[in-house]
Amino acid sequence: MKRDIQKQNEEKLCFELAEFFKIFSDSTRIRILNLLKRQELSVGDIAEELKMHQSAISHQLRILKQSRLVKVRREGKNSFYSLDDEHIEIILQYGIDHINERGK
Amino acid sequence: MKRDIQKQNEEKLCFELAEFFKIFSDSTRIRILNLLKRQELSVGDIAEELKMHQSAISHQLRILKQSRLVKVRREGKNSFYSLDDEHIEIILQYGIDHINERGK
DNA sequence: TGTTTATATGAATAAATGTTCATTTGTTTT
DNA sequence: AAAACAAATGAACATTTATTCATATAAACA
Repeated sequence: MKRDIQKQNEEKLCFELAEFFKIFSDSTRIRILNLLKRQELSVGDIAEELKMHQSAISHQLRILKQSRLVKVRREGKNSFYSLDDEHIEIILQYGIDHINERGK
Repeated sequence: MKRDIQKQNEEKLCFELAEFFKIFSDSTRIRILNLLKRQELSVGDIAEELKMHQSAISHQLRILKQSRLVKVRREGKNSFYSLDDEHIEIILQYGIDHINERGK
């Protein structure tokens, strides 16, 4: 029965892993994270930069916030978003390395 | 104009990154990779282990194969799949570490 | 207070993705 | 050659996810 519990935990971890990588599986979210690597930005800034509707950006920022990858700071009418996880850049860099190496 | 090219490349990379992480964003694929970490397995073995239809497994294996994460070896009527990318375990481990650390 | 501006949110819609079903292909066995 | 088995595949279907649209909330300012 110990084996079953072990197996269950492993299964659970697989689902969590998929959930985790899902966050990075959308190009809009990656592009947002990429912008925030450089500097804190407002929703409007991001929307303009990515040439997308404010609403679409807001929705994606919500997902990133819930995943604790970004944090918000309200200043007057603006919401300024910035990265909130020092691992993000490492993870993205890992992906970049893999893509580059694969290209060879 | 140099800046524009730079920006274009960056955009392209963001799409490629999303594509890359998308492979790991499905729990069936993660569970398959997790099984293959231990040993080479046939399609039927995997289907039985995951209690899923052979067809569903085949479809997912095709995606993993196209992404060069697994390789196939045909032996008689069976197709044996195994990992084909030494980075997979590292990437998955990175995700696991992140999940564990987040839990604190 | 009423108006404007920035952001957030719910619901509708659109698009992408995964699974199932039916069938085909490739291989072994009789 | 026919039957049996394993895997692959295309199409239909189901589910999930992202975007848009309409509207609400919240803050600033006239």
